[in-house]
Amino acid sequence: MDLSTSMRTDMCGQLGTADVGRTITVCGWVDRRREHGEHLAFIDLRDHTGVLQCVIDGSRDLRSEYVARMTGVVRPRPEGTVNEDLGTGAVEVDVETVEILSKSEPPPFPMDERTGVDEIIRLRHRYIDLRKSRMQRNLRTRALINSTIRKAMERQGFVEIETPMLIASTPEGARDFVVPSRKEPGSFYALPQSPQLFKQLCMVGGIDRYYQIARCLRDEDLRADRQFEFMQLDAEASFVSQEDVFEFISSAVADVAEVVTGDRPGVIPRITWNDSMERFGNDKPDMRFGMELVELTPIFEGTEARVFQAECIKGICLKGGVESLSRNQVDALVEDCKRWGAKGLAWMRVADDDGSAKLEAGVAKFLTEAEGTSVIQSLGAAPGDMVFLVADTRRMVQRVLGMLRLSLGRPAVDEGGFKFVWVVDFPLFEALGDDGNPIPAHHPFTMPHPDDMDHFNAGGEALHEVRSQSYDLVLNGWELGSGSVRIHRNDIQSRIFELLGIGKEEAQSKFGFLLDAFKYGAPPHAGFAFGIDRLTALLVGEENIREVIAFPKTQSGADPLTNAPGPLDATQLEELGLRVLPQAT
RNA sequence: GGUCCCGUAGAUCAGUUUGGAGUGAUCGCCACCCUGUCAAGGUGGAGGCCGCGGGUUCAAAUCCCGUCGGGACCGCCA
Repeated sequence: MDLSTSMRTDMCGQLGTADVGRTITVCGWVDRRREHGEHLAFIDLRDHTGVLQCVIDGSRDLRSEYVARMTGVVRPRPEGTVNEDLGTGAVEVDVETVEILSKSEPPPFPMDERTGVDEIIRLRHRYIDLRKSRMQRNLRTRALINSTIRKAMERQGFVEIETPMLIASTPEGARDFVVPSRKEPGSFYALPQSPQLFKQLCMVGGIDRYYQIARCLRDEDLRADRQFEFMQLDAEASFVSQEDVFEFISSAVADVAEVVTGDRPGVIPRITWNDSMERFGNDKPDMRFGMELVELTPIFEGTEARVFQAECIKGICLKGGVESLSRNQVDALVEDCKRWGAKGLAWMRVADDDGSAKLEAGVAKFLTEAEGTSVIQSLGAAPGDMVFLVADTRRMVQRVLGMLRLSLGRPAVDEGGFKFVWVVDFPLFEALGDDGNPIPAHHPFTMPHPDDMDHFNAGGEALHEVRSQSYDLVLNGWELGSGSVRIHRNDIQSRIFELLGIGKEEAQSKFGFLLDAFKYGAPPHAGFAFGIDRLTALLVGEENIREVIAFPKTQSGADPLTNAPGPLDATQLEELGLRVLPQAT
């Protein structure tokens, strides 16, 4: 692309032997200078395209990060001085004029890409950090992903609609960020956790296929994969089934993966929520590696061993674990499992017993020979392996072994390729809440599975059996996003509210505008949303979404660059009708 | 709300386990030298509230308590 301007003819990183003889002007930052006395200096000038060696005859006060404009003739480097490691390493510029556009203090951290720098220092001076190739690559890849998503959605007939940032607070879900109203003191707007309700209104409004690359805000604790504010591809379509949604989203995601990695993923496999819980111990399976949870409950039916008298027993096998795990590490794993809620972690080594595998150490002495043999066979264990068993409630076994599997086997973020998977058939209700009412696993507008309507109508215990038409997209163990077929029928919606213990009045006050809209001809509709920060981070091999966000916040929710959040002055508070309580000590 | 890890020069780290003389190294920075370097090289120099506060001790970067900041995770994130 031609990026020339009135100030420059070329970009530093784009010059090569084809340009030899041309008089060019480049602008950029001084990456490094190498001075050889009064009559020779090498200045590496950097812009976002790369670095160019500029040769100056005479001394100039050009220091690190000075902004300079240099004009000169491109020439081949003298024989034996070509730098193979540099894109522009075959040429250099014989500088005729140098203009210092801006001076710089020495940067607060090395611009050198080899040394890691404490993140708080990078964030405090993010404007400098952004000059480095890592952030340039990450942000430019992110931009490419956004534009690829837009093309994919528009190709499929989706219309970009912008929904408001200042909305009414809806009490469901995450904690809202709120904004005080000046014109109505004592009242507040909420910032959207997602455009969920608006996109459904768009369906009632005949938009047919809506999408938006939307900013969403949730006031919950931050993590490596969570910020207060994040971007989602948000989409919704009318007269569609779950299958149609899979088509739309898979197509967009495949385009993105292809444009970033060069490889187009095949058809994205599916796993039911139940299988995922049983085999991987969570609802966001990392499919890059095996070490699946193996059902061992039948082996221990009627066992004498007290530790294995439990509702559920599962195990995992760590290949070569005898070699790779020290006794201290094993003890630490046991402690981890207890912290995760298990009563304990049973482990055993698989030894070679005259050519056949045999369990020893750990809890092996509590097992009968038949039990031991069955465990080995079920887990496919071989001598040298380490096996881990957890006995507890089914839920706890899944949870603990699922986490143990990840801590033992999870590959680094940039290893193991990109394994997308659809998780389908989530339960409609997660569990019973403290008030005895079921808790929705998704949101209360999720359509029950058509095959489970009998259970749904029956109520009571049968409700646990009801699946929903909701689905998640998972990549390498990260939840990228989720979606569902929505309820568009008043009778089903009323029934849901009734089951959730939400009365007519409450429903009206919380979601009245949506329920009202549904009275006026709501098409069947379904949708999805996936997180762009997460997708980008994984595709560029970053284990932290802060690395793909220009100006992120720290884990405590602060911005070290602008010092947000900060107090308001008295006048502002007055105008908003707010008073701040003294901090409790 | 909880668990764990980290905090020493502008940067990256050692030193902390087992308290003991003056906290070192590398990079960067400043000055000078140097005409083919590219992580240039050479000589010299500056630069430290060992995060902060308290305690133990004859003596604390080191041990203890608290606190602040950063990170990973659990809870939370319909």
